[in-house]
Amino acid sequence: MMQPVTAPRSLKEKQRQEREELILQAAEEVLAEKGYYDTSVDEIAARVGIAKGTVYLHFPGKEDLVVAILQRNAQAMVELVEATAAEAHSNREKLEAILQVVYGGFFDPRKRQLMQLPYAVMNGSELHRVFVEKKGCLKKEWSRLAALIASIVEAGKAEGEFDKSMPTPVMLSAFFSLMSPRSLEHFNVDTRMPIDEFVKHLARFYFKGIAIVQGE
Amino acid sequence: MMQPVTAPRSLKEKQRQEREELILQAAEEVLAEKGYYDTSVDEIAARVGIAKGTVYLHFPGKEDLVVAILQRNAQAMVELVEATAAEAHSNREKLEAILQVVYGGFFDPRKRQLMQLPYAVMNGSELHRVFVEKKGCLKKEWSRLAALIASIVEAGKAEGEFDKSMPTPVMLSAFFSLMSPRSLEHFNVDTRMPIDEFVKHLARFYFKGIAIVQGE
Amino acid sequence: MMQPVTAPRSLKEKQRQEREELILQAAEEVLAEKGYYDTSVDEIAARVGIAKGTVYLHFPGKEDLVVAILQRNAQAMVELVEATAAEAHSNREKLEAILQVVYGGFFDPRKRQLMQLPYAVMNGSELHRVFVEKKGCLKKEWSRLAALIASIVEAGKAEGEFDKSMPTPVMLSAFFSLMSPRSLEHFNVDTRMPIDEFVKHLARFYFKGIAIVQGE
Amino acid sequence: MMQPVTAPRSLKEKQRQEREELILQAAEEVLAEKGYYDTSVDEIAARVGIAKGTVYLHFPGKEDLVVAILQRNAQAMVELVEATAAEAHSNREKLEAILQVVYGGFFDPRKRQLMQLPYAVMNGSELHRVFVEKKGCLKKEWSRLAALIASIVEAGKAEGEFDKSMPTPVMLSAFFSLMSPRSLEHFNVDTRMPIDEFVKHLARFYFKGIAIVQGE
DNA sequence: GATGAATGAGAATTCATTCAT
DNA sequence: TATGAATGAATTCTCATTCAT
Repeated sequence: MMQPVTAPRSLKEKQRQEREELILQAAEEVLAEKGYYDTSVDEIAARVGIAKGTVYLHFPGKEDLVVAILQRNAQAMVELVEATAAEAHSNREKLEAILQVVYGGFFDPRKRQLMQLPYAVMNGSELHRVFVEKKGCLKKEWSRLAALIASIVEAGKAEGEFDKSMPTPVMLSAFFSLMSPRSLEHFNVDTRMPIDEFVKHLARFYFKGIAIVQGE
Repeated sequence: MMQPVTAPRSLKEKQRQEREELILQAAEEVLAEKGYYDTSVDEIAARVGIAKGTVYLHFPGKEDLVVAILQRNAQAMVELVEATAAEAHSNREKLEAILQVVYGGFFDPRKRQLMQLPYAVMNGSELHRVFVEKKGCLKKEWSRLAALIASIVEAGKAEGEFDKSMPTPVMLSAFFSLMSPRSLEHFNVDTRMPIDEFVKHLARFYFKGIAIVQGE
Repeated sequence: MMQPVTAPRSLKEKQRQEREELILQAAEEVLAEKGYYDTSVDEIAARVGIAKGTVYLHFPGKEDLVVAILQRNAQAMVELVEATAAEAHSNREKLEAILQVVYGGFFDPRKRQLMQLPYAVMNGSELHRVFVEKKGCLKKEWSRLAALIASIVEAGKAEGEFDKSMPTPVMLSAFFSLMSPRSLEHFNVDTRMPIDEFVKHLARFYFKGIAIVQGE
Repeated sequence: MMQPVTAPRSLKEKQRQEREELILQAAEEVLAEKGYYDTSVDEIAARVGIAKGTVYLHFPGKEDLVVAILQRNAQAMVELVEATAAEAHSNREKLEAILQVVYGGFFDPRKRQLMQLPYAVMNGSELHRVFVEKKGCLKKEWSRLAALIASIVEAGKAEGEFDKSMPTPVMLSAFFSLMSPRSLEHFNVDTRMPIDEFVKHLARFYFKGIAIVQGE
């Protein structure tokens, strides 16, 4: 008796979510290609093959649509990082694995948006203003990420692996800085070093940097 | 005898440059407050107290005006960094001084735009697209900066100060990453560690990272 | 069965075309009153009673809107002339009928724009520059018109009706010159001769001019 | 006593007129190249090598500057036509000579503007509106021209040379129509008949057209 | 007088959002 | 529910004209 009522509902609901998914994907695509300010709601709708108005049935506005993408991607990224950390054993291995997964994501076309977009928004100024400052976007995800890194770092310190004299925020900040591969784009042009190798070096650099120094 | 001829000219020219300076400053201000896409030529003019059309007497368009600001700031930043490096003695001191001046600039209201804008454009995606990719902006300045850092790093390697087994691009990339203090904004909120101290830690971290390891 | 699918479509399409027609008419009206350069898209929209943006849903820009009017009018004019020629019997009658229909059109308020605009664009210098030279407008229509007149003239020559010693381009050029009644506006002011009568005279003049002269 | 006062004055006045002449020439040049609406006061001044403001010391506005050119050219054209007519003997010769001088002027680079501009303004719609309708420009000159032609035509009639049964306004209108060589531009492209020859044909055509017909 | 910097009204065009169908 | 035509505020840029120097 209830099923004939709920079934169509959940069918509709399912279709609705599929549609929403398509919109999110198309929006992500255009966003990646043209950037936020050159992305028009018109084009997103056209790519999905629906009418512009339909987009507004799913999202109150252009900003909210992007917020949804942002949040989704950021969440997925954080979860990926958390899972990565969970699989590794030592604290050092955790951090190195995180670096690997983050850098790998940047250069894997299928994950590019997933990893790139949250960083672009957090580090750029145009989008930061609109989405982080104005709408408080990504705050939660970024905190979660920071908490994860912090916990690893502190565990490393507690276990005598990392340098206790270096404040955790510094280690955190350094790690976050290294996690964003914009600079790599500039400098790796000529070397063409494989990402893996680059990250190996970076990890070694980082751990030497935070390692305990004998006699200090 | 010549002065009556040159004087009026240089007077006009001086006034022209003063006006241009005012426009640049106002534009920089609005830019900092609202971002590129929410900055209108109208508002810039209003802030200087001149008519819209006057802005176009100095710059062919909105983009060009921003390019001018960008180039000026980037150049000033690079020169500041170069001067800073020139004053320091050892390679390590050079790099540490650079970090200090860059971070200092970020949190000194008078220098904020000077240091922040070039980074925002280089690291953000929205402005990068328009100004770096489309207009080739900042390429020269960024190369100069990279060349400076690279030369210091390589000198350090040659002098047996830095780890030869770590590729220069990696050191470079790491240094550039650390130079951009976006992440600090996120993590230093609670600690409120003085910038100086933070940079000290960061520098120590960096040098430990790139230092030669006994027996390696 | 198909109608529920096609009907809404053709309904929308019909409304769309009606709207477009209204825009074209309003634009034609303003154009006639104020000329191209004093016609603003704003005013066209206001006259139709729609928003400015709506005009751009139908035409990519002001120029294109005018091109559409131009082409439509020119085409209609050429077709009217062709139909007129087709109905007449002798070559002389064809040409006289053309003169009649063209002059008649100029002074019939309902056809005024239809006939006047193409001439204004072809003969004036300001619009010629923009629409004929730059956009290649009206070329086709004008050629068709010229071809028609040329064929009549040559038929007349072949049938021993018109003077073979007078080059067709001269006859053509003379006919086109006479077809444009700008000059009539200046000289008929005082006489107030009826158009019909005027054209009768003009036709007689033209045919005497191109007639075969005995003994020549 | 008066001369020291008047001499400098007339010197100044002379310089002033020379300058004005330069402005008029430059304006004419730009006008011919770009058309009225694409001609800016800026460019005229630049071509003369003076400041924009100086143009306004000579002419109250852009329109008035063009009016001056128009009037000057029209006057010169009418005078040229009058002189041409005065030199010829028969009425027929007068009219043929006029056609020759007008067509010749159109294709003589040095006289092109002189002859072309007044026609462009009288026959085009954009400039007609502004200069003839709004400012009453060229009315006097055009009347003078019409009067001249009319007097020749009527003399021809009186002398039994031209067809009395054809109203003078018709002959006038036909003559004016033939005087404007726009159409020639379209149709003489392929033939490349020399202007002289073309005009010969045209004149023959015209005179046959207005000639007295035996028995009529 | 001559200058040319400054003005500001005005034009074309875009696009997020709404809403009648 | 989906549509997409309509909206209109906002933006960039132009240029004839003015006026302080």
